[in-house]
Amino acid sequence: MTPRATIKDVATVAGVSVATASRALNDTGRMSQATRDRVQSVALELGYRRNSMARGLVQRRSFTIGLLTNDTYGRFTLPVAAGLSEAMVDRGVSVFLASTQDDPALARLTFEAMQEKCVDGLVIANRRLDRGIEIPTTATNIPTVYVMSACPEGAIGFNPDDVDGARVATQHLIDSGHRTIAHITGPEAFASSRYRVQGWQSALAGAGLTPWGPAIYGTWAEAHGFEMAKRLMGAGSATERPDAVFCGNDQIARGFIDGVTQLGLEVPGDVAVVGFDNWEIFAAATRPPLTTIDMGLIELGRRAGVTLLDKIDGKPVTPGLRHLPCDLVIRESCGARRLAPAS
Amino acid sequence: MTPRATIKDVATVAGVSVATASRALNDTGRMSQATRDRVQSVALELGYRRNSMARGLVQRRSFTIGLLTNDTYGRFTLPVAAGLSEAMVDRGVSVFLASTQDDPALARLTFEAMQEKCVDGLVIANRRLDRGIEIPTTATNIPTVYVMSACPEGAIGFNPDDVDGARVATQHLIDSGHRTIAHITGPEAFASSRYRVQGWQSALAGAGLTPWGPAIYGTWAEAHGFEMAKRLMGAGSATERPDAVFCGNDQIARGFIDGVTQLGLEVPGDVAVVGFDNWEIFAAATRPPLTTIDMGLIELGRRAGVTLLDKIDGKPVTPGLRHLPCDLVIRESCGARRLAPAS
DNA sequence: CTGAAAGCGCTTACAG
DNA sequence: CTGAAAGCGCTTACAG
Repeated sequence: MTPRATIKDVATVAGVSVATASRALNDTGRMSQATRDRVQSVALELGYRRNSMARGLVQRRSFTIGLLTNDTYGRFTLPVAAGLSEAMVDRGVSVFLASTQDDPALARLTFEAMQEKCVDGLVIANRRLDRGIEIPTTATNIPTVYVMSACPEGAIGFNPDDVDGARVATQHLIDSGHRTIAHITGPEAFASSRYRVQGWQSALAGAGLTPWGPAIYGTWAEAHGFEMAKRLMGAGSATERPDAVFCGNDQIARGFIDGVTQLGLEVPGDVAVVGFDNWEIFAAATRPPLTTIDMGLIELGRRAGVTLLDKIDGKPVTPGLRHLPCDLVIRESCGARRLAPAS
Repeated sequence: MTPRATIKDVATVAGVSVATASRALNDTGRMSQATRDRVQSVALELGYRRNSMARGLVQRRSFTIGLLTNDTYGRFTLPVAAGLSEAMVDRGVSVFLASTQDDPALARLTFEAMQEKCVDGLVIANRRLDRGIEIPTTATNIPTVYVMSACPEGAIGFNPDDVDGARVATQHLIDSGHRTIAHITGPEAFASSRYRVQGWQSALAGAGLTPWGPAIYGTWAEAHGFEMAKRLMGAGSATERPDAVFCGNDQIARGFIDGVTQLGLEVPGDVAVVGFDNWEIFAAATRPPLTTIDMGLIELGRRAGVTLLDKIDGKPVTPGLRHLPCDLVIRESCGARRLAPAS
């Protein structure tokens, strides 16, 4: 229960002033290497750990940032948080996790807490590109970046490039030889639904193909995909059915594949499927495993963090929304095989 | 870009000393209500926000805690973090999210960062009851509680009561009229697998029933359940097959149900299924929706937080591991219907 | 190359 | 009821 060593203790034991101890510990100032080494070894010996509250007070920097989010499931926030933390940890910056749970009152409370904690910056992570988090961020000038969120005028934001991701997904189906490609997705009210529809349409247009009917909006749930499998694949002759489906997320794709299987048809033989999200737990478990689009959320978090730090350090950062590229992850649901069978 | 107001600004404007301002703002000390009101309204007007670094420095309390975790998927940590945050936010305590990613070097780095930040306490959340996080927590005396983790001698821990949860699950199957109940679960190396096997056995023993074969260990994945469906249900006559299966997690249950469906059999008609985890995204999406066990992770997080705060405040806390009860969540996979059909 | 001193923004005995 | 002063543990001009 001995109180932890302070810089004063280190200075005393090392036989130097606190000023010198501070400089030795921070590798600043000029002094004999011998002195520096002595101070550092004393610090180690004493188990000295700098008090970042004291340091922060004088440097006007807390070396903390806040991650404000209202993503309850964590499907999106978790990878973002992982990338963010990773980018922060070796820069000595710690991350406050602040969940706002879609509750404006809680958001305000949380935001005030972040102000008291003197966070150097804020990452606002959402799960909808067309929604923000209700905080009175205006009243202050805490550097802020937005991730997977609506991005106010003049602010800095990082979103996945949904349009391009959808285009890549659809192009992959086209390249695999499919020609009648349907699209089943989430609610039309979601910006990401609409962006993905755009990408689907543009890939088809680029290949001179006609969409297989209009985009089929619904919910983001398995049940939607399952029902649509019955509707699209359960009636009509093979030529009337789509030969491929691009699904707006992996859950819909999962439901669709299950529905198709239940009809006695095969994926990708009778219909190819590409999903969106690369939610491993779904994508790897479908039968067959799902080819899908990865939004690069970890990278999104990392980039957001690095950019926030730049902004905090006063480096010039161009405002605006960045769209980071999505990646195609090929598994087995659209007929692409990594190994050609021996002939 | 005006710097934020300090307590000195508030004091000056209100025409009092900083000491009085501090007392007015903290609702401590004795003073005329008029003075207190005046100070507080000035603070509001100036948008004053207390600097918790300065406060922490003198009070030797940072009003922060650290959540150390190595649960990458976040399946377990997220609800725990949600419960924890919720319990902390209105006590003015903020939570650092610190992911250690199963990397001892990173864990050490993170732990040191938490020390520099002067966290008042630590929650160590894991995803295996039989594993800890490698940190040299010994060297310090930061109050610590463990969640879903191995709990060192003399420490405080909160785990779900796996044995009882499994017993409740099995008992529910028994109560629903099933007699030959198999158990498919994860790797034997996991403590939670073994606990759940215990619960399954004890419920059966209590009802004078014999287990349908030994527990079937495997992986925590859908594929394991899927394969076992083929093996258990795909051969033999109806009387040789189990009439119910308790699965060690929802993914296994999902795979099992899909396998059963694919055999042309029905759940719960031909075989009833109960899962474990209540991972909504799986449990609600199985066909039929899955009856399962909820580990009460949110409550686990809340309890851990409250207890940690007690410990930080110096209140007496009995060391040891607490097992919090699990809840049965009834859906449709074991034949229990909420409404009796009209006769 | 090194140290004495001021100061970051608070809280809290201590005095009156 | 209120204030002057010390001090929390650091960093950083300023001087030497």
